Amino acid sequence: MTVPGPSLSESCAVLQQACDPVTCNNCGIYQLCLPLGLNQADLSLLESIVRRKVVYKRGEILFRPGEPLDYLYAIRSGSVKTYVSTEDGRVQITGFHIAGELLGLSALASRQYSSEARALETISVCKVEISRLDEIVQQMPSIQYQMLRIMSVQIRQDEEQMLLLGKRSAEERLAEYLVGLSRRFSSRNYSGTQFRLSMSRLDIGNYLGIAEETVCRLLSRFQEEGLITTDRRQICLKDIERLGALAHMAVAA
Amino acid sequence: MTVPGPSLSESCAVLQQACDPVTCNNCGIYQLCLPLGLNQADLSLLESIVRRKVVYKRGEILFRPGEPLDYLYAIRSGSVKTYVSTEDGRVQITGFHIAGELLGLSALASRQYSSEARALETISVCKVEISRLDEIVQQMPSIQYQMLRIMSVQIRQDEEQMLLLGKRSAEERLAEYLVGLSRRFSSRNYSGTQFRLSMSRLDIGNYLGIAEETVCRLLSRFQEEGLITTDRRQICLKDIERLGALAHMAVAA
DNA sequence: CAACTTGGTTGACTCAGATCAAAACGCGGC
DNA sequence: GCCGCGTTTTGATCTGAGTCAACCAAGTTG
Repeated sequence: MTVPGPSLSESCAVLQQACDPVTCNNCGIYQLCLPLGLNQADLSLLESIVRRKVVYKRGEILFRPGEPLDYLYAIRSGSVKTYVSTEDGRVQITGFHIAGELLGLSALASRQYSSEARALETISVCKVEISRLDEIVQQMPSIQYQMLRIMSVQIRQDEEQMLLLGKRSAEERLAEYLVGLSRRFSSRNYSGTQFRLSMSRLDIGNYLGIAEETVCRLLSRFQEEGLITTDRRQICLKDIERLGALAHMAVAA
Repeated sequence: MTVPGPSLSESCAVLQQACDPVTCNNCGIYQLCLPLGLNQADLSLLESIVRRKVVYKRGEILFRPGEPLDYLYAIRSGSVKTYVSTEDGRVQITGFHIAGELLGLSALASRQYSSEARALETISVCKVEISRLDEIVQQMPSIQYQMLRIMSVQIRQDEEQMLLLGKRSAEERLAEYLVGLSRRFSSRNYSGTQFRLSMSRLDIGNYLGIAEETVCRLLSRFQEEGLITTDRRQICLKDIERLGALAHMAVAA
């Protein structure tokens, strides 16, 4: 369980450029490398094994619960939502995933998804056959450790999301959501203060456990208070400091 | 990523007896084996490496966020709650864990806990040093796969909990909670219809994202309607069928 | 056994946010 | 340009569950 191979930060330095979904027009395999913490040698090996790009149109479904798990998805461009649903049709969005992020690991071991994933806009992904991943793991055992790491991060995020859904006011939820988005964008070399939401108010509300209308009202109020400016889905954060304070950021440590 | 070693069900058959926290008075190492899917050969190997039993009294803390991760915890008897908290002191319980369950995997890869764990009553656990786990993994690579599997289950549970916290009424939450508990108990050979809650109304409310008083009111109502009977923490489910219907059980698949 | 403590129960009141309703906006298609 | 449709915004009203407060039951302690 000691970290094998190159550290994540080392790999990041090497791959940052290649992984940027804007500059990287090659195969989405690079998208897979950053989260998996691979170096360039591993990269070319990986590349020789898998190479499969797919495009989904807005609204199309990548996978659904009950289906056998055949692929891992690395998002090259666009964004995706994942959600679980009750029998009687209510839906809870469990996450939004943007370019450069990895989808499907959560259900890797059980060979079945518990959630459904749907494209929010036209997206491009790299599908990696799980069966081929066997080969990869055999040649690069360190990958398995990295997958543990990713899943552990996922669990941490889910727990924070539980805290949010169980204990926070609507205002705190939305503030936290915006600041969180900002962080994710800036960690991927996009602007952290100005970005376009790929999800509707309805989706945001669903994700945060509040009503569509409440999202609108709060966005309007944030704008009145000079915290943000909005134009439909274009968002500009004017005072991240104060927004973070509103959100009572976050779990200790 | 193919399942190595014995299947989980095979291991279960072998270990079921040994893992029962009532009949098993030996080392809690058995507790570790069931979830990890080990056979008896692995078991004795494991046993030769780790052997560390610890007792915590009610209210004592097993680990807290920010602390370096040194141990994995297999619960031998009693029960434990884990929770995350905001800076300003609000708390969200993320899970209750009963005898036979495993604690600490979620933060394995990042070497740090995000949550805090506290004993609900006097408990007995088997602490496994992570550093020793290295040895184990080297000799039993299949363990790493099993850990993936466990974490994947954890993620699935967390997602269902998110659905519960985001989209369900207080009534549904409590009904689902009771039915879920019933399942867990009966899967460990306890009575699924009659059991003792180790957690207070306050904890239950916190876990479900509702107030203590609401838990009381609902339990009273369930009793009036003949769904359950309660005497303080002793619970008896009279009509699991109808209770399940109330909960709108559960995620498809 | 009287004084405390802790956990559980019940009632009355309040409010954040859901729901209902309707208007305004933006955008692709023709 | 104009139409139709999905999304966003705003307003008015309603309600589930939170909050506050009082009380009870069962241990515990001195």
